[in-house]
Amino acid sequence: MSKTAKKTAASVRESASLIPRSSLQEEIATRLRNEIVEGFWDPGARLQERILCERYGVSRSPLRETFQILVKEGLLELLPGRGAVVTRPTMTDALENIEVIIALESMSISLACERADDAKLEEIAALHEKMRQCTEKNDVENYYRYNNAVHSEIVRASGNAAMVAAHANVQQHITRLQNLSGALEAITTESLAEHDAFVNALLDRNAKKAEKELRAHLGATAEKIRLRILQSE
Amino acid sequence: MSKTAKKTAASVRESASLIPRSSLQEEIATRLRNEIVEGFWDPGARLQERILCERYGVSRSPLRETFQILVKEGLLELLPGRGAVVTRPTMTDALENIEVIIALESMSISLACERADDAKLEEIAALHEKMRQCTEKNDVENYYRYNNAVHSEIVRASGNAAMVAAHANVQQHITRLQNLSGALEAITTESLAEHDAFVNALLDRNAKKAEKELRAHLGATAEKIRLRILQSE
DNA sequence: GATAACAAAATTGCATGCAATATACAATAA
DNA sequence: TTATTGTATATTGCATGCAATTTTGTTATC
Repeated sequence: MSKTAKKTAASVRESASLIPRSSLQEEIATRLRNEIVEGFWDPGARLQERILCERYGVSRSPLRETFQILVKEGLLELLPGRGAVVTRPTMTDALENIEVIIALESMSISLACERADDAKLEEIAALHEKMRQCTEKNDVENYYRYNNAVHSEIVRASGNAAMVAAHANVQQHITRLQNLSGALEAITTESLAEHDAFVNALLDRNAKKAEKELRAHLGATAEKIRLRILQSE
Repeated sequence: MSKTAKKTAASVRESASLIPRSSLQEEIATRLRNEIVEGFWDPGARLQERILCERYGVSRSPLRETFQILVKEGLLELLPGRGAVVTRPTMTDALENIEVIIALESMSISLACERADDAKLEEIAALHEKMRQCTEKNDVENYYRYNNAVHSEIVRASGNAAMVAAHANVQQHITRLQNLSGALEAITTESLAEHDAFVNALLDRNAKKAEKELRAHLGATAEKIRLRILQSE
């Protein structure tokens, strides 16, 4: 009876992958990823296995496996014989990432105008509204949280999972640089107006205009980064 | 003296990361990745650790670490308690991937028109010419090789490393589907003409036209995939 | 005092061990 | 025969072991 239950449980998991017991690697990856993106581990910091093993209460095997995940995400670098080192994101990286974001999001907002259902568009509008309220409350932390949410939900609204995956990885780097070097995009009346413009065009399902306005907004962000790069030289 | 030599070697590697002794994981990843993309391992196939360890002459630790890399690339899936399974790419995946490719390549060709040097553009033109010659020789295998090369070199010509990385991962899935299910894009006079159009616009550094023609070409490919999906239902 | 050479300790990279789980197989009952 | 239960085998997931390399600390030399 008990063995039967086991077999049944296995086949249930087979068909309905609804209750995926998340692996140890994923758990560690999530924690370590957040800590790097939040800036807990400095760029260039060496991550010694023993220290992280104690920190997360795991052994070296699953830890080393998660290293590979974060290397692939560009958060870690593995130096032969010297282990894992936290990557140093540069403003040039940020500029490259923004260009990729322009490519992905402009395509996404166009697809979203055609495909997303009304509920999804209203969800985005609601996030946008919450973002605006943060400016009034001067709540910078949440402003950027909602700002990112608006952008990633637009990509989600494209209905394209591959697009979402590609975007998430790039956006993570932008978020990280914001945490490390301060906001890339100042909270200005212009940037808010730009946001208004593409969100409204999206609600109108005006693909051409939405794409144009989103490109304008992201282009402005890119330009700010270019200025920073020039200043720092 | 000998110890001094060692230290020197280490510091040389530090500064000049030019001669990176590729790790065991990378080596295995390259082999296994190629085998999956080439179709040696069937979609859905279970990759047992013992078998792969013997095949590649390595132990389980580095093998399991490479599993994480290929999971991140979308070539493998790790089922808890059951190990690594080769993913099953679908035509819907292909369609999603093509949409991401449209986003990345149209941005890239536009940037390439502005930034790439003449040598780079001529290199692309040369690849395009080689591709055309393959049609005359009816060399399908190399046709697709050069076709892919043209597309990825256009992305390289954007001068954006983040773009190259994002594109490579997506293009790999397309290549895999071509190997598994036969060509996604027939070799027709139209598709050749489309290629001609965006390559020539690129050589003219006409960003607007190059982007438009490339979108048209990729859009046609996407349309063919949509037809296949409809047919298979 | 700064630099170089050496030795000791720590750390990494890969291999292997062990318990828990999953698979395969044989025996039994319907 | 087919389905089911129980058992043996194989496999996975994580922990640990070991040699090679790197890092650290000390002493000797200029």
